[in-house]
Amino acid sequence: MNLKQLAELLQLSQTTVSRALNGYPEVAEPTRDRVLEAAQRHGYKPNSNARKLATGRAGSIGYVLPVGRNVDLDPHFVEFLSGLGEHALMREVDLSLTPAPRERESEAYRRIAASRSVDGVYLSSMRNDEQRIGLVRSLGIPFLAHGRALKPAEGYAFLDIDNEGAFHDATRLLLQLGHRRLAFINGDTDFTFAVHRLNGVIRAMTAHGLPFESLRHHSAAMNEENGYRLAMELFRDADPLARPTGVLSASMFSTLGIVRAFNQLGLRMPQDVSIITHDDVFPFLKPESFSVQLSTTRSSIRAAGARICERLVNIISGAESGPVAEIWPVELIVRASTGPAPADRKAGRRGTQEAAE
Amino acid sequence: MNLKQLAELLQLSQTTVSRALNGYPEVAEPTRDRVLEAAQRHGYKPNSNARKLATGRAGSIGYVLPVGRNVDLDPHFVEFLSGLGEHALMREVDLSLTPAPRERESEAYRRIAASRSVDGVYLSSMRNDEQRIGLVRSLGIPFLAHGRALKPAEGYAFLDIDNEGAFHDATRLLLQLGHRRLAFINGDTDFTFAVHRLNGVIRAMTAHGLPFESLRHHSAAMNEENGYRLAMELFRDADPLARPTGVLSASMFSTLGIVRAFNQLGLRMPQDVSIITHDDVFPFLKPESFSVQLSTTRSSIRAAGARICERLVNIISGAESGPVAEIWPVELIVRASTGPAPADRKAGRRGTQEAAE
DNA sequence: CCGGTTTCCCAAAGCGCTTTGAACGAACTG
DNA sequence: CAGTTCGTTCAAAGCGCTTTGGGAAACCGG
Repeated sequence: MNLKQLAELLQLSQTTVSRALNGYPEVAEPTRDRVLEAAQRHGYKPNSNARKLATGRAGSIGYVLPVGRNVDLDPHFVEFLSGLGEHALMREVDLSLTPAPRERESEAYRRIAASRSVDGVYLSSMRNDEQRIGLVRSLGIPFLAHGRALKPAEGYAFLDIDNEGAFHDATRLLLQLGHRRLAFINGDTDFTFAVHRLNGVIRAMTAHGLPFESLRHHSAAMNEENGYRLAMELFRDADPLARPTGVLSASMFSTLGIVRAFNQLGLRMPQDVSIITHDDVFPFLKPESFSVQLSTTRSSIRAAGARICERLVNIISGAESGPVAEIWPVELIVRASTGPAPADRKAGRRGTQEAAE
Repeated sequence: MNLKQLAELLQLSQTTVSRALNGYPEVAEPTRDRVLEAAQRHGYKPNSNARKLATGRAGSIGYVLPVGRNVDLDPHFVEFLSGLGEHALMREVDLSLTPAPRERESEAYRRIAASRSVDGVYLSSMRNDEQRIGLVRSLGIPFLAHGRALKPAEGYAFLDIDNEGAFHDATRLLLQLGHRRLAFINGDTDFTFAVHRLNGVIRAMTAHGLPFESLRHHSAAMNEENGYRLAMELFRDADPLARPTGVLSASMFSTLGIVRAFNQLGLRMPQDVSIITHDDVFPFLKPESFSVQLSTTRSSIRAAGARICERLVNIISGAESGPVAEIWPVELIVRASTGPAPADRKAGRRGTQEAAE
């Protein structure tokens, strides 16, 4: 059943039927009702390809999906996608994923642009040496970034969370609790979010008069394995008086490994070491589900996905214009994994200091 | 730059240019080279919507993405998608996700069919009361199922792993190690994979003369939380002589929670309890990453994704026809979490029995 | 040298939709 | 009542591609 047949059936022109269906005002109500009813009854659905060709609109938003041996589509992405999907449904837009390895990324965007298969794209996992913003802009594809490049001066629309503020606040809390030897098991600092987080940590330390050189900072992909490995490196053979007492972790997955290392080494939270983790709010892995409930900085990546879809649709339709920067605050939630820094019992000067407290 | 312009530029007809580009034989080699070169140089890419309209082919495969408050797009799906994406890239097809809540699922398939926006769909997470196979077949959409319905008689193409065999083998191993009190923390038995797994467990038990009523079976979504909760239920207040000594777990996520419960309750693996987990091969959560390395049944869900894409493309192109059933064997890999059943020291009759061994 | 193939290319007809521009009563206005 | 406006409908022209059905040259064997 196509438009022509439906029009014939109704003894109307294709024009009128099309307009009735698409809600144009210049069609009489009784006519519209007749058309709608007939379309419903015969299960007429416009051919999306024909519509796309005629309108030039694609009715879908695109994403270049990183694939390849070393790129793991991680759980963060799923959660994000899930939020995006929820909103996409409401707006009746589809998601089109174009898989591409990193080295052929720009080719993928060019293909998307040239073939006009989507109305807009979202960019995520912003890197320090981000090329895509310039690229998609020059290709004329409407876009919205999740996260932001290092230089915010460029003027493009984005949604980001306040990574810098979150880790500043978390660090400040550890410092207020008396921790002086801090470690930060960060994500890959090729990505800007990790850089922002590091900046937050450093800002808090500086404000407390702590040299940032004293921070034990490690940057690696956020997973169980790396969390375990790095925690072992930091704590296994360390002098109890020199090892960190406060740990910041960039992800629940890293923390999974960190906690495993702590268990193995017999380190207790929060007596021996405090930890604050960033929580992206995974429904399948919650901070309350750890043997010692985790203190976290929390921001739902799923909510971000929904919001991004909403804004991207607006950008495409022209309802949003201009380089709107949206930065979400992050909550710091204190649970059981943070506590006062342990007293350095064997230390002389420090010991007296603490006795005075 | 469109076909018309390119043709004009080359002083050729659109027909010839189109044919040259699409590799039809009836165009002279020198002409083809000229066309190819010009297309390359001017960055010509055919408009995908126009092509789709003209050919009736969509160049993409579809998936109805479950969304909604209670549906968590889980990590299994991401891994699967990742594999699918890898292969999709090679074949230059896109993935089109249509988000839909469960109650509007069939509507989504109808929309897909009517709008002709994809060439084929894959179905996953097969349920016991699976409706989709009949639906998509009646809609005339080529499809491939990941997993299978309960009654295999229906005759449709699918790819599945040997869930029944995997859990049979795992159970048999536990029985051979002397375990008699078994627990199975299964996935949601609304899904057929969980039913198949249960069948495997029961078959092994029956073969060993064990009544399947003695199995402590629990069915729930596979995540950390449920794993923890169910393990606590099973072990917290249980008489050490009555509690299970062998546990089967349907997913690494469940096991994450189970292990947490064990730690909390002071149960050691494998001295107090043995566990075998199904491993879908997540790059971010490995059985080797547990404090006690996990024995697993292993099958890469990512590889399945790639294979499904490959087959679906073949089905669409007509290279594969007929209801091909492909069932992958599953490896049983023994690591440190399995060992002989603990001796029931305090038991009288049993004690003598075991002394005789 | 001529009828019949081959080889290479073209004009034009769609694919199913949207949208422009015009037509035609009916309803207003002065 | 002529002139204008409004409301409703339609025919036809695209959107950019593929594909059908030729047709003109070049090639072939007899």
